[in-house]
Amino acid sequence: MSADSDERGASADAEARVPVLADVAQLAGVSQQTVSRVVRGSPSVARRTRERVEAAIAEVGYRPNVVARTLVTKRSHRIGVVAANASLYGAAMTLQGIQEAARATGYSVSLVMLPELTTVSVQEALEELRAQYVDGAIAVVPEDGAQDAVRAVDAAFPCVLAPGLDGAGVADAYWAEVAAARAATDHLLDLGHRTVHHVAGPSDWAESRARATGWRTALVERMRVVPRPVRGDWSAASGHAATLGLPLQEVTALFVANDAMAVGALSALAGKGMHVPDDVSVVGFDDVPEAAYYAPPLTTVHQDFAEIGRRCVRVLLGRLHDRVVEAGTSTPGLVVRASTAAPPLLR
Amino acid sequence: MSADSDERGASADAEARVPVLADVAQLAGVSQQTVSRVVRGSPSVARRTRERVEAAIAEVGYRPNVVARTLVTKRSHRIGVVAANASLYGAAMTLQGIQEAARATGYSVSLVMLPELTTVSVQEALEELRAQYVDGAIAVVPEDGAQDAVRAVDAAFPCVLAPGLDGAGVADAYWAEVAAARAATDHLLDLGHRTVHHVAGPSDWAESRARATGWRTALVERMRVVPRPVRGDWSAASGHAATLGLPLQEVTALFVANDAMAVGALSALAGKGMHVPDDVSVVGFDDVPEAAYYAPPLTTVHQDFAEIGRRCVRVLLGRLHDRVVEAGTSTPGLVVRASTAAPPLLR
DNA sequence: GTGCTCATTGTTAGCGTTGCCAATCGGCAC
DNA sequence: GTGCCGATTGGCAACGCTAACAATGAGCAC
Repeated sequence: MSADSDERGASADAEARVPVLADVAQLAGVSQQTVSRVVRGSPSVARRTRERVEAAIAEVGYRPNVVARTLVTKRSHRIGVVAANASLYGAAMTLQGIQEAARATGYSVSLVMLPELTTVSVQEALEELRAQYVDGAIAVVPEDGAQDAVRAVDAAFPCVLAPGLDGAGVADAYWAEVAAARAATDHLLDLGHRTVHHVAGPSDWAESRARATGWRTALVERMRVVPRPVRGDWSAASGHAATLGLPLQEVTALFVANDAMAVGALSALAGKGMHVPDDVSVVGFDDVPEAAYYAPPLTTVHQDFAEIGRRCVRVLLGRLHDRVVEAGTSTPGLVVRASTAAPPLLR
Repeated sequence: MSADSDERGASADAEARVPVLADVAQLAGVSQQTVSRVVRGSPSVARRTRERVEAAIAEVGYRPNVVARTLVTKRSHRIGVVAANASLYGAAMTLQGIQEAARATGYSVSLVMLPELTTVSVQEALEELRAQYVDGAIAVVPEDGAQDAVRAVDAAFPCVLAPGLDGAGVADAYWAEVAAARAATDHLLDLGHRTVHHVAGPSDWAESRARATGWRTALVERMRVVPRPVRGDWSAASGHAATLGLPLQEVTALFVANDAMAVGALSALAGKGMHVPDDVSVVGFDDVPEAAYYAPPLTTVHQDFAEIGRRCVRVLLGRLHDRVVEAGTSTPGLVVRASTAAPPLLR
């Protein structure tokens, strides 16, 4: 029972060595191959033999050497993840979802976090992962150049892109986000705002574009003026700065592309003496856990990032095993809180 | 130059196979061993031979198989990381620091994220990592039971605990945090508050205890009343709830154990019609990037989590190579913003 | 009894690398 | 010429496992 007692066993030359297949085989009086079969759960082992082997395994405390196994089978049961900045709530949660799903399926995760996403850096990261003999990779790299890199490598080495949907699926996720942004904008319009201003994310992120597209579509559809959006880099600081670049005297509603920037926007507005939601309504995107506690509680679009991560894993493993996977889409939904209200004119 | 052109090379039986040492050796007309030496940068290879081999490597596009190498050398050049919830800003940034430092040193990172930290779950995670043949592990698990688990495994398998300091160093990090909490409390006291209330984190986190200890020490040292602290779980929601459990009519200063809970506290206070900092001063801990944009901008203690992560890597790699590493301590420092002011009585 | 099948088990070769030791060779002191 | 040295290079045997095939033996129809 206890750790490595090795008084028994035929040749007790043991020096607290890590037990290998051969040790178990010898103790159980069978061939290595039989032990290997037991370990892998092969059906063609007689029950009595299996039991004997299992006892021996337990006795010596044998654990298979995954490195040797990988060398032979060419399957590491590990997946790689390329991610950007973990300080982004979405990325961090997606990573968590990936982890969770991978672990649940018996896969482990190798991580490469990139300080900046460029075609080159992502490509390098993927090559690095590949050199690590991971079976496939997930790239949580919503930036355009990065996505090109992924697609370039994909042929030789299975990669799935972060929204987690193959082929047409990517589009689904994109459109789901567009729809959510549109719903957010519609919500503001429904409250009576004439139009809605927009603080967008970096222009080379698909998310930014989806959210901006949804916003624009909502406005156009109702034939409203489409103001020129300002742009941030997802950070609160950039949201603050971008908001100050808006013609604030005429802004009554603001759709911000993520919650962190929305915090910056709230702060900028407060700095200008404008009250939210009395003077200006603000809607964010992501629904970070703090969103309900901001001042005021932020109306925002909820996203299930962990589910996105899990979905990526399903798709990737499906690909690895030549299975077609029904990925399913998780639709982001608007959460209305206290940062939105009717415009001042209508009060 | 281009990818895998294989018209040349003696036996062109090539089927787009991944090139191995033997292929390079044959092409260069040397033994595998010599190629291996070149690959590993051994000095005992004649210059001309090395050049020939390097050319052959480039020609066939050879890349060493790390799995085979690991099998022989018993070194994977990979480290494991066990972390908790990535939605915690500190954990996410620490992870990023780890990643960065590891990658810079030629190590890759395997990640296990745990939904909950318990002695058992952490122990399992470490065993899992070990079974993956990582060379060592870093545990970003500030919870007590988890830390016991790490220490238990450590003897057999090098692990460093998240604050990233071996032995006495752990204490250093702890005391640095105590000192910072104390400085935060002193700051409030200096402003004229009679005493300071405290919203603490989970009781089994070392961080919680350090911050509470610093707070208590500051109060005791100046012979102030030490109010009963309330407790949250690091989340904004819990900070909100905990704050409401305080005798708010007598609170003028509040030290909250992290920024997320401070957001909750701010929200709770606002809900009670209390103004910050006019009626109550609030200090947080961590200095998340949004802290400067909260309403009001939050006075908090800045921590360099990425540096903590990097330090962990230095310590671990030092241990792996039997080097003693001067880890150095990064001292957290108070950042005064607009959430603190003199108490109302003194105005 | 013979020949067949099925279930189980064993044997033999690798997988792609590195560690260890031996071999080769030019140069140099004697 | 002989012997020895250091610098290079090569050969061979692992590392711990699995794939493929061979071997064994029991059970059964004839």
